[in-house]
Amino acid sequence: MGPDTPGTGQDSAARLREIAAEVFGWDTLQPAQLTAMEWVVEGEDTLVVMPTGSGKSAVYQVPALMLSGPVVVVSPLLALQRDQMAGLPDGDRAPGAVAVNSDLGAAGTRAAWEAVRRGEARFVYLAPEQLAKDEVLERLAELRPALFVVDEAQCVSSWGHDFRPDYLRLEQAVRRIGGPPVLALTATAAPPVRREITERLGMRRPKLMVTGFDRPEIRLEVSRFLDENRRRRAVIERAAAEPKPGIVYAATRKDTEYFAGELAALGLAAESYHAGLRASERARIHDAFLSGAADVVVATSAFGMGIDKEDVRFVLHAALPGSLDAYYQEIGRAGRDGRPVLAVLHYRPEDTGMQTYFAARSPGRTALSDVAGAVHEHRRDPAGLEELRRETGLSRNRVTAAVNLLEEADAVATGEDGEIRPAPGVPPGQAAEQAERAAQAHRRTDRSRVEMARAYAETTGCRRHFLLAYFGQDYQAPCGNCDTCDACDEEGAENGREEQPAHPAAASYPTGTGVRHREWGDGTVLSEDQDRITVLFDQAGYRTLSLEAVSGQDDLLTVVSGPVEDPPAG
DNA sequence: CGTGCCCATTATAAAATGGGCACGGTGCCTTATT
Repeated sequence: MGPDTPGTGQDSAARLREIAAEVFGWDTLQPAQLTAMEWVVEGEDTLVVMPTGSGKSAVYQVPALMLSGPVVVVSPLLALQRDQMAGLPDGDRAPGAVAVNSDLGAAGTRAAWEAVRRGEARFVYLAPEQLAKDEVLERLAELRPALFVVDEAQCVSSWGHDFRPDYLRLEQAVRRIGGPPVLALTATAAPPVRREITERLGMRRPKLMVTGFDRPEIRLEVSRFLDENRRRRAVIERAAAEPKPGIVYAATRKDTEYFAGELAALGLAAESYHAGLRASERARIHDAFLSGAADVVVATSAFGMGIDKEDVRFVLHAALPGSLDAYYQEIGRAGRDGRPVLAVLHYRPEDTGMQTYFAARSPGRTALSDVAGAVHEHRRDPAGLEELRRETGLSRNRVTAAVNLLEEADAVATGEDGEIRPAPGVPPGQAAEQAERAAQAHRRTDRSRVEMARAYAETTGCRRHFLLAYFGQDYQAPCGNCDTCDACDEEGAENGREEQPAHPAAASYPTGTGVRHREWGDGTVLSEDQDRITVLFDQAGYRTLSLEAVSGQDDLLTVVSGPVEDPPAG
């Protein structure tokens, strides 16, 4: 063992504590943090799922000082990269950092890489799009990074399939820069999302650190409406009545302006926030919210990442979100100070329409055929993404998304230099067809996520139980802090408490069981309720099945494997 | 998938119905024009 080799567990824990205290000024490390840090120091691929504010960034920052070589940090937003850099400590031993992105001119980019080369900058913050560029990968390969960090790793799953397809190409990037250990960080990820993150990033025998999801201080409510105007009035009244500050999430930009206008008319300091605003305006509203100058920000999903504010008192939704993953992330921005806060979902059954529309945007058959055709044309002289873009006339994102689907369908593969080769023996027509099937499976999964959000809105059981089950956590209902538990209490007082017994078939399908459905194929049991189970099917997405129906027919749902660790244990 | 807006139709005049159609969210980066 050389002097740089990490020693035994004891030694590295002590060393991590010392660095945390002396360089960063953190006198205590949580056991979960410390364990994850030790895995990182030992070179293990690691997925950390920990709430915001619990010191996720420390998990790479502290070990970085025990590693030899720069640390690549993939971060989705330039604003987030700036915040991260600003949050690093000063001082002699403090690690430097650069963010390489389109803000930097040619000279700035040169200077940044030079700082990394000289070891002055230990952290290199990059958006995934940067890692799609050959020159960036070549530079990094020369610098021999010691660690590859993916911050906000849920983006791999939520944005990778269409909006920012370069998220699905990070595995290639890791390979091309020499295959450093991978550390993925996220605050919110249900078990299927965790699996997708570790698989898509090509993580090898990943270690998993998940701390509890429950946020008992958040009161959960759902109000169901048939009439749009009544819903609007209810949202406005609630936002006006509750203690400030708060966030209202709306489905469209126009709605954010409508609600902000109505609240302003009531005398509140209300702002509307969405991606259509100029950058300076977005920054102004962001700052106004953090400083307390704004009572309420009415926003689309654009508002959220990077908002670190302790005293948010409520998060209202003026419409159904696209998934419970998004919902939990959004309501999780309330009550970081641990004091009681409120999350109300104002729901109309029609809301699923727009979310379903949003869910259906992957490349179509024509684009897949064009790209598969172009790849095939180049079979003797394989092309990169840029060349395929020029030849097909499709946008960069479209081409990348199409290649991702073709790759997922095993119809093409990416080589060491980023060149894209057709799989032997797969003609372009068949390649496009296979890719299209993969796209349809994603669409079905996305739509079934909307259905899960709807199921949350419609459930008559404890809402916290429902949410935590979705995130793979057992929770004993009632929670006593949601609207359905209140209703239950009132009934209980009248009728005398009666716990409904679980259906006898429930014991056959514990969480994590691998199952096969006659119609929907293979899937995994995600959660059980009294009389039904929720299954995520590989092809058909989320489905809720009645245990009564399942136990009535022998071959409807068969168990194919016992409960599995998730992600597959290494 | 649902909503909202425009415009034509209806039928003996103003207002109401309905068909057609566009629109709806998240962010990098690049490169040509003011």
